Amino acid sequence: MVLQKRLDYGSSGYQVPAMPHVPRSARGKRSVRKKVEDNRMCAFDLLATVAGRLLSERQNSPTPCNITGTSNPTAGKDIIKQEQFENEKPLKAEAFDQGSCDESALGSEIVFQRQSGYASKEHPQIPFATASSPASAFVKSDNRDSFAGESIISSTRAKRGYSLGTNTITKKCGTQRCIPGSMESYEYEGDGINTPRQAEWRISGKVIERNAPDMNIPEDPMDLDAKPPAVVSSDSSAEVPSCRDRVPHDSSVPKCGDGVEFSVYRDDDENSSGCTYPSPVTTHACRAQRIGDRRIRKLLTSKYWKVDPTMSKDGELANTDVEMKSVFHSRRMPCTRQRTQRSSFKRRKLFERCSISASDGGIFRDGISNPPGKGGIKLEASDSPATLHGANGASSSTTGQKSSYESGDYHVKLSIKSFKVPELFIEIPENATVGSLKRTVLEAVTAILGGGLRVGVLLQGKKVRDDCKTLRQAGIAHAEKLDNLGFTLEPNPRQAPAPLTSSKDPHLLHSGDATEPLARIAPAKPAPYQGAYDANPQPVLTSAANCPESDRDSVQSPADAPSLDKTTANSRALVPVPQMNAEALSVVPLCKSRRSEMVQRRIRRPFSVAEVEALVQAVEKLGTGRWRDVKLRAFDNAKHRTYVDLKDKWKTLVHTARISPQQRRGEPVPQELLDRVLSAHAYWSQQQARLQVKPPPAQTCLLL
DNA sequence: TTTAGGG
DNA sequence: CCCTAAA
Repeated sequence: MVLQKRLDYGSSGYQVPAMPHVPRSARGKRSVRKKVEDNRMCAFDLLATVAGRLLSERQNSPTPCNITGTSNPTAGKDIIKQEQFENEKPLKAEAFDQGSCDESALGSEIVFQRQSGYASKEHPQIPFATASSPASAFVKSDNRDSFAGESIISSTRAKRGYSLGTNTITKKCGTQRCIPGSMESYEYEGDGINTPRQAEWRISGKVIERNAPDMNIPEDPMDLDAKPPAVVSSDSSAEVPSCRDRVPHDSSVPKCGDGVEFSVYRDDDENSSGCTYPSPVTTHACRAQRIGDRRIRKLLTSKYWKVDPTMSKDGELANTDVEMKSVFHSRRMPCTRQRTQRSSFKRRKLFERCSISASDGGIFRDGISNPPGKGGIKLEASDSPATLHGANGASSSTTGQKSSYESGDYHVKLSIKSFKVPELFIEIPENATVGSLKRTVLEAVTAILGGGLRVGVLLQGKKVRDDCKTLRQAGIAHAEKLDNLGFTLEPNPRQAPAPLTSSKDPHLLHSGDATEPLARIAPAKPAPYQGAYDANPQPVLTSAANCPESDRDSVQSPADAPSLDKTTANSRALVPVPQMNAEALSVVPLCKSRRSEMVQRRIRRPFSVAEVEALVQAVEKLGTGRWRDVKLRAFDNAKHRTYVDLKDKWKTLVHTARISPQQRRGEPVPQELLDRVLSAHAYWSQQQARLQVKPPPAQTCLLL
């Protein structure tokens, strides 16, 4: 239980990476939305963040090492929410972004492993029920002291009733911004580590054959299971001393790194509590989100999707990184209006064999960060199929920080062997092409990683390179072979995301074209990154947990929506899933799928008689043409009803009232109401006409 | 952001 | 419900 608790990053910190959908009508703050646009995430980010988090967790924990073990794969609670943070200093951000996310530097690999256990037992027909598989992380330290943490990257619902990141909340700590995991504090270490190495991600996936799953899945009971953590193991069980003990509490050091902003996407909508889905990553990833701000949508579509000429025809989309519109449901627009949830992770590259070190400043709790260079976390990936595993040398080290700093050996090394990503459900026609399969998988994966990757398909260990083959032709169509089906995540050299290519960063230029092959940059010292680091000498981040946590709490508000509304919202929360899922996943024609992902149509929510009544009443009072007022007056709590909706409804009501009852469809509206509609409509039309006609007559009179 | 209208 | 031009 302790494990569970400690691993429960839930809504507090890690957030699921940007999703390829942008919610519409989300009424988030502009600032938030803006952030959304810039969000990028890559495995690197996550790795680093997780590492930071783990360390942080460990330090906060009285029993740092008790994380070892295996956790229930379905423990959806252990969710790594993608941390969102953004650098307010453009230049710095740029550098950072470029440095870590450079396309060429990316080399993570995701291996999909067929795992049969998770979903099937409890919900054989509901594969999604197990959507969350563990993403465990191993933290291994050179110093014997180690700890391991496990978390789950999952898009499944958080236990606490959060929908993952439906909304964005920027949390500021005073004037300083916080970065969870203190990405910016990471620095590369020398010897053997300064070369970015592969960070390996393992995705356990199960290929579920045909038949769309029933999306109406109850919360996965398995979430409650307290299975031991699967992968987490540590090299040593030695307990690591809490870093904070060794870290000088310098009051001058801000709790949150300067210039670092930590934003967490979260649902700030009305308290609908449970608009979360147990759906798999894929579902989330592919489900379109809506955003209230159309500009965003436009921006997304045009700026990223449409503009992307580099997109390879086989679908190695670059787009993914772009608009990962989150799939999470917004509370405000209960389950139908989803908000953009882009990772605020700047899109960074995954490095092949990525080794990075992070300054310890980012991981100490209480927001106390150390000056750069004092310590670091080194992330290094290994080939072994473990989970994120790492050791914490620095933390455990009793060496004084000062000496460490000077000697430079005060490092925490995190070795991330693999990440497990929630189970992905993929449904794809037998005659679909391998390329489309790749794209489908990619879309799901991209949702997690933030893009910049392409997916490779392995069949019985061999790469299937021909994207034009059908699955049948490739031999992927048969169940028995599915066991041997694997997917890999590869850097996608073909295209660097627009944001990345724009290089104002000298480092980047120095390194070469961002679109260049990995080899060019990977081996080199991550200059961009370094640059970013340099640019931000101030202590960075820290209380990754604190900020979000508090934020979360503060944001939660009691339900104020009418029960009716809530009920419908909740009950419908799950409705869209199946469609979306199917739609998003059965991507054969790329364009089509993309479109569907992008512009997700809101779920249809017929007006109830009660709503109609309220509408009629309001209109009778306010008249037509004042839809905003009508909205405020009668539907203020119905977040999913926009004034446009009300206007539309009125329009249809008028129409309905004019047609014969036989022609009417849907829930019958009492004739009495319809009569009122007609009379009100007539009245206000007349009023409107009067107002319009009045002036002219007056003028004519004058003229005459 | 709202309104108004066509789709 | 969506999309948009206009205001």
